[in-house]
Amino acid sequence: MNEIRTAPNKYEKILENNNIKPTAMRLLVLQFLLNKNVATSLTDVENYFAKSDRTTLYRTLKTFVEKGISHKIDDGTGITKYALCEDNCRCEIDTDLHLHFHCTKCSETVCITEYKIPPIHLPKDYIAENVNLVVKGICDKCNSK
Amino acid sequence: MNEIRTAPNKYEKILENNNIKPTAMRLLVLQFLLNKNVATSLTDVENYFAKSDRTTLYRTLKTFVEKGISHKIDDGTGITKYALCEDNCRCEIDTDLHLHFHCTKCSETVCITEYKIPPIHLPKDYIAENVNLVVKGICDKCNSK
DNA sequence: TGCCCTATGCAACGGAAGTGCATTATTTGC
DNA sequence: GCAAATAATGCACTTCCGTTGCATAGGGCA
Repeated sequence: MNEIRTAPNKYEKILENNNIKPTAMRLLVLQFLLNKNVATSLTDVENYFAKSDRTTLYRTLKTFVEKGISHKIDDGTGITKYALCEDNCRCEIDTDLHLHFHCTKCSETVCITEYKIPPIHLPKDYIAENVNLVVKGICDKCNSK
Repeated sequence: MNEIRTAPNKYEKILENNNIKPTAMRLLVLQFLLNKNVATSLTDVENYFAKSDRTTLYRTLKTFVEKGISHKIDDGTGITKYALCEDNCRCEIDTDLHLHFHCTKCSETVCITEYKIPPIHLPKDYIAENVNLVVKGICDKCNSK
């Protein structure tokens, strides 16, 4: 497509593989999310990139979710968080959905990807399309302090 | 306490048993919640009691939660819902917490009290205090239409 | 009756998500 | 290389919901 350009770096590749045009802002946000290992709110991103506009960041995160490299997290705080998906995640029920842990002490939300959500039993005629499991409590870091 | 008064009806008893002064508004809201078998938002209550004030209803629901006859539900829609607890519910993890089902078709949220939340495995040093499990999909009513 | 405490009603605030639109940057076709 | 088209960005503004402050009304109790 653009052989003339410099070879895309790691971050550009991630975006391009998911049909996201790698603009400067998107690359920075992607990098920021990759470096953070906790779920990140729009406000978090906004504070980090003080110079940039909230709407742009909002739409950047939205694009990431729509294109499937990130997922939205509702951790019950009322503030939407975002976290990058694991490789090969298709955000599908029974295979990809993991639980989220919100620490009431440090207020951080993390993805617990090691443990998938156990199979949910539903009454007759109910069809599950999506599952959100949030555990609140004390995280390992705060617990060991 | 007040032998002179008319014997308290079913609704008054519920409130008095939980140290809630049975005012007219509270009795009406309680009755409304009892009749609805789906989780109810403040706006729902507000629309039903068109004459009453939003704040009063808000605080009524808040009181119900604080006194333990109702629980707050975060079903991921961003709108807080309320539902009356089952009898003897102490809202405790591993015994009382049930899952909530949000139907994407009729937009209603129901408590699935028949199925408790399965035991959650957490990595080392994590302490669970609260669990919120929301399943989204198609409910039985919408599915059979 | 008068006091006190609680419940209620009105108004306003605040945070966060989301939208409309003009501007700037980047492709694409010629 | 230039102009048109398309996409991304930035600013302003709106909306929605939860929440709080404060003044008023009501009900129990001395």
